[in-house]
Amino acid sequence: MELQASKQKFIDTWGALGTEWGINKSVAQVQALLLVSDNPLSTDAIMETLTISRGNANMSLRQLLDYGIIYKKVIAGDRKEYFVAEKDIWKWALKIALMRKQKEIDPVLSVLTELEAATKKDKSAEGKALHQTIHDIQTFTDQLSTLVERVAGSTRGELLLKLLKLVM
Amino acid sequence: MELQASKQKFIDTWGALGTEWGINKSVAQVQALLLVSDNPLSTDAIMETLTISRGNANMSLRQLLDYGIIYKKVIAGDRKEYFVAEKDIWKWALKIALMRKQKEIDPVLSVLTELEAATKKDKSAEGKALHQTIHDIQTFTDQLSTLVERVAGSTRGELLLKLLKLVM
DNA sequence: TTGAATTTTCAATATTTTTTGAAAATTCAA
DNA sequence: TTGAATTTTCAAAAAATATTGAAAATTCAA
Repeated sequence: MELQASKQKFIDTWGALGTEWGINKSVAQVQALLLVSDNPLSTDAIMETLTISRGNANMSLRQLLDYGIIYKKVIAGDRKEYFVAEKDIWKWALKIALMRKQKEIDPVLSVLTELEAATKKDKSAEGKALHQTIHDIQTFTDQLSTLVERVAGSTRGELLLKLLKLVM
Repeated sequence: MELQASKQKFIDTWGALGTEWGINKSVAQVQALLLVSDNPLSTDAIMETLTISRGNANMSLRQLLDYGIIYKKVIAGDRKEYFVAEKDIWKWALKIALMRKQKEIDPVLSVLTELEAATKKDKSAEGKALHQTIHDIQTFTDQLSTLVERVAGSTRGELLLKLLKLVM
């Protein structure tokens, strides 16, 4: 396979995966493109390669910058902004995990904790059963949240790797 | 808070979380409703409580049955089908993880493995860099896939719990 | 400063996904 | 068998999400 064809296939695959996990296709594709580019790319280059609009390219880049998984790169004597991807997969995967935990899991955890408390007092059979169910889900979610936090906080991914080996 | 209000809040929260992670809102809400119900529910009861159509209720229930996280329950002398949720969160969370791994991660892994091989031969600097990037992502994804497989395969969730304690 | 280059915003449009609901298929008690 | 009850299917409609592109805002070299 041609080098460019491999890159394209990677970009497409990555975009499709992102879509299935609630990540915008363009965002995933822009990250993929930067991952397989050895030099920094301008917004125009990204627009052209992925055939997406300026607005889309701009918003996707901002989001990836917010996630902290791509960086701006200044090129001397050029006014344009250039972008490079964080290539260390441990770094960026953990950043995404941490970000999604904070934005999506933690608010749910807060509701679960509230419901856990609110259902504690009801002594009817129905109330007890509901409390048990919510308690279990709250506990599980809390453990998952803690796991992500601790792993993401550790330098590099050695910890999870260690865990992986433990399971294997 | 009223018991019914707590249930409703749980259902809504669960539906919103599902949406963010690529799980259909109705599917997530049907699971949530069954989780907080102490008795089996018929399709009609689900339609009425969630105010969704018969088609939607039916398709959501089929999907949850496919996932193996809800069960059919026969009630003597009643022709209707009734449904109950698997309440053990470890059981159903691991089933979902395993199912999504198989449906979404494994196909990507197969493409990554193919690209890893296809980029091996190119000895240009660009080719080497691309191969390294794809190799890293392939390895990472493979490890993640293996982790899910092993944890899901273990009886209950003691393993991950053990891992969690290791990190804490 | 000025104004050309560049980036950002966001209303309008397009696309994708979800949901509906009624018809068709299936099931099963009588 | 029969036919009423129940489930399934799926084309059409609605809703949600993503994308465009041009105008507005910003930046910065001269």
